[in-house]
Amino acid sequence: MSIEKDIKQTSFRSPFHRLVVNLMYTNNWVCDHQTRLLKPHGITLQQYNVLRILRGQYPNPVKVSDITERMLDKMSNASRLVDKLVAKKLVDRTECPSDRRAVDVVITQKGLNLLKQLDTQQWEDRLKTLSEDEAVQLSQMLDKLRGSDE
Amino acid sequence: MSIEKDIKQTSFRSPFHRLVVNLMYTNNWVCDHQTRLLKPHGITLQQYNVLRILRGQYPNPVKVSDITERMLDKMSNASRLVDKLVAKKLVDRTECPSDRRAVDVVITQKGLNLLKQLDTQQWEDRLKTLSEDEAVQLSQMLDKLRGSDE
DNA sequence: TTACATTAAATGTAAATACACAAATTTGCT
DNA sequence: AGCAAATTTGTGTATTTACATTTAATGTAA
Repeated sequence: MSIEKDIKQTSFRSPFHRLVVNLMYTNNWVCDHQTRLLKPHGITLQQYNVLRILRGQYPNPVKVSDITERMLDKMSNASRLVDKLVAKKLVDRTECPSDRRAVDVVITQKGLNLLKQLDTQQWEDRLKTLSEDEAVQLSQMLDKLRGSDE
Repeated sequence: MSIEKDIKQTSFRSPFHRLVVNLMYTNNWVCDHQTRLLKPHGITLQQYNVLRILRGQYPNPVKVSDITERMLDKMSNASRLVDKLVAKKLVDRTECPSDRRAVDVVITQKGLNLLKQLDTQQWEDRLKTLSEDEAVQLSQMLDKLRGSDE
């Protein structure tokens, strides 16, 4: 049953059709959980993801174009997204010395603290219906699905 | 490598973290493909999904509230989404006889024709990097991830 | 150096979305 | 019946998104 039950559909045309629907449904399930956790902290899921990209490179700066590239859901406008984070003082934006077209973005201490706080929320525990091995395996199958498993 | 390569991230905190990122990334990969296929036909992914819900019940009507329930990404406003489909004459909207608060929505012949046309595009072939068995297995693991595998 | 293409970021805009709320109808309770 | 609560859809509004365009800086080649 599972999805069939959740979305009250009884049949799919093929296992591939069911998989696509399931993928969207599950993604949404995860995003909902995350969004709900982030809301009290005043940031959106996309902003959260940007902050994590910046933390990954800290203390090195990341250019707006790099952020766009690395975003999971490539959004049309990293510029305005960074605006919001600057306004919240979660990141600093400075002109890149070596290329004045570019903009260096760095996460602030306040931003790092926020992430730290969110880390401890351990929302990923909700995924512990899977064993660690299963998580690895599922991830690998997603890679294979996209044809980038080599 | 795979996602690590795609989003230029070299490490994840845990298999669960990697899984969540992979899920979002893969979902986006799929949505992009679909959106690109639908665009020439003048409908969005959400509209497409609504049409398929309606086809699943055809020729029975579906209420707006049912659509909201069954949507993969529950949107805040099925009402306006149906508006768009009515404007394109892909669905009919009539007042429900037994409950005048409710609205019955039915897909039109034009809508059915459009879906038929899209069916033949077989975009799901792009997922054929997986065998049918693997698609079944992957789908089951997604069910388990959400804890609705019983 | 000048001309022209390319790149990076920002902006204008129309459309879509989230969220709160309003209006109409039905349901349930006494 | 009468009235409060719940249900269903629609609307108002601020935010976000997609997409095209603009501005500024850099690269390249004559």
